[in-house]
Amino acid sequence: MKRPRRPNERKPNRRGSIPPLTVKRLSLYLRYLEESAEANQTTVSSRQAGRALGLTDAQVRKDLAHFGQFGRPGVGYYVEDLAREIRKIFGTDQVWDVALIGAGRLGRALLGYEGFLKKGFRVSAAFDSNPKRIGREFANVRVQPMAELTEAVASGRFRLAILAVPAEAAQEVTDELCRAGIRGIINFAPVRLAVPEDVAVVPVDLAVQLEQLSYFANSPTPRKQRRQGKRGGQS
Amino acid sequence: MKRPRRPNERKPNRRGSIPPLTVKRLSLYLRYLEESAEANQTTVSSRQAGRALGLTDAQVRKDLAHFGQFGRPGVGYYVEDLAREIRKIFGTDQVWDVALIGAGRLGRALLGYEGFLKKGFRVSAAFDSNPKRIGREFANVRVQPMAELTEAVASGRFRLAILAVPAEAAQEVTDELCRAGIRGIINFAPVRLAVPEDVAVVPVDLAVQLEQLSYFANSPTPRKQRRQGKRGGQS
DNA sequence: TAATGTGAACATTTTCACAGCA
DNA sequence: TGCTGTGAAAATGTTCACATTA
Repeated sequence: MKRPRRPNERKPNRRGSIPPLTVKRLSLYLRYLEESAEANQTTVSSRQAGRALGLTDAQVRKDLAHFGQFGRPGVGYYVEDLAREIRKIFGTDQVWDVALIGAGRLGRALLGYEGFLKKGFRVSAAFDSNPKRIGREFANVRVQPMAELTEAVASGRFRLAILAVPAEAAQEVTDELCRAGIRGIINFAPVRLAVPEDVAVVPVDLAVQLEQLSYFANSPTPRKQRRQGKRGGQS
Repeated sequence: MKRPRRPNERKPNRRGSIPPLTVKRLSLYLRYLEESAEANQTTVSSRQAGRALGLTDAQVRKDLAHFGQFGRPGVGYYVEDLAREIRKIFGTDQVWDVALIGAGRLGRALLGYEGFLKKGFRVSAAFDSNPKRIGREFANVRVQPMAELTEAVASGRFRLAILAVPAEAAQEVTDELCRAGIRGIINFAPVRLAVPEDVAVVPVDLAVQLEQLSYFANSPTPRKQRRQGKRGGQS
């Protein structure tokens, strides 16, 4: 028996019901705030932020309002304060250790990426099944055998993992990670991973990104027209 | 004077107005079809595809219906035919040359990624400003000086580019690419690129992906409840 | 019977527009 | 005056349910 529901009735805004698209933009806001801080700005308005990111000012305000009242009428948002708040929301106000699985070319490139540490992520362990890679060291991290993966994750040191293994191995490794208690996985393998409800997966399929690009680059400029529009859209 | 519009009146579905989210899923459909073909399936139903990808059958049908009537009632979709159609939509029914800008660790990893060629993209030229890298060869591609970039792109051989340079250099290189007539850019630099209307940009900020993951891994399982739900959500 | 394609209902997301604060 | 926070409207996206076809 279905409960009838009036057209626009809304559920009470339970904590945890943040719109997914808002969460995505939150990363952009943080990046913009970090740039602004670097430029010694102390406040930014929703309009400034929106302009820089290709969004409307209303959208910026509404997104931020989901998490609290951070702004001051007539002034804007205090750059440092808001950045701190957003980091707290992401849980990146502290540094997290991340495990890398798969030390192939892509994995090794990620190991050396300084951008992660600036954002609060330290890729501090690497695992691989290939004997030729085990024991070697990249960016000061020694590659360990897969056999040691379970214990490392189960110890609680790693809540997040970067999966950069071949497609064929991805699900198997994932099962292992989940059994060991991982909380989230960035998946570079071109496969949809099956995981339990309480494990988050963010897929990054590079070939898919190229396909998207090809589509938009081919279609005859169907991107949204804007008054005075000078810039192309950005997915 | 504003023309009044009734609440749910919809604009006629002009050609070119494909919902962006549909385009994103199209990549997933194609990947699923390729797997199905490999498993020697000749047809798939919207329900099978949906189940494998975490979507409803209705959504699969509606997405595909935007592009034509590919299915057969009582049968489903012919795997090979539909795959061919989708490739045509993406423009990947032929192989495109892609230029890589920035032959650092990440760039070199992408140079050697075989997944691209399977999808119809050949990363066949690389450019870098670092004299130590110029002239060296990775995955059979010789790194050229930046000075040669403009001519290579202007020749028309490259419509798409992968940008894997440091954030500071990204906009400058982008301007160069746009002047030379590039049509699309995958941007790995953590910066929003300003581009003319007719150039597409797909941003891939790896630190942002980790932030997203951190958010979802921290929040207390706010992912959508499903009857019999066994699998976690997947962004 | 098994499946598509599709209007209409439902749901989410974005934009508008304005009250109210500094 | 300049800007936020926010209801309400508009736009976009998803699911339902069913006529229709093989």
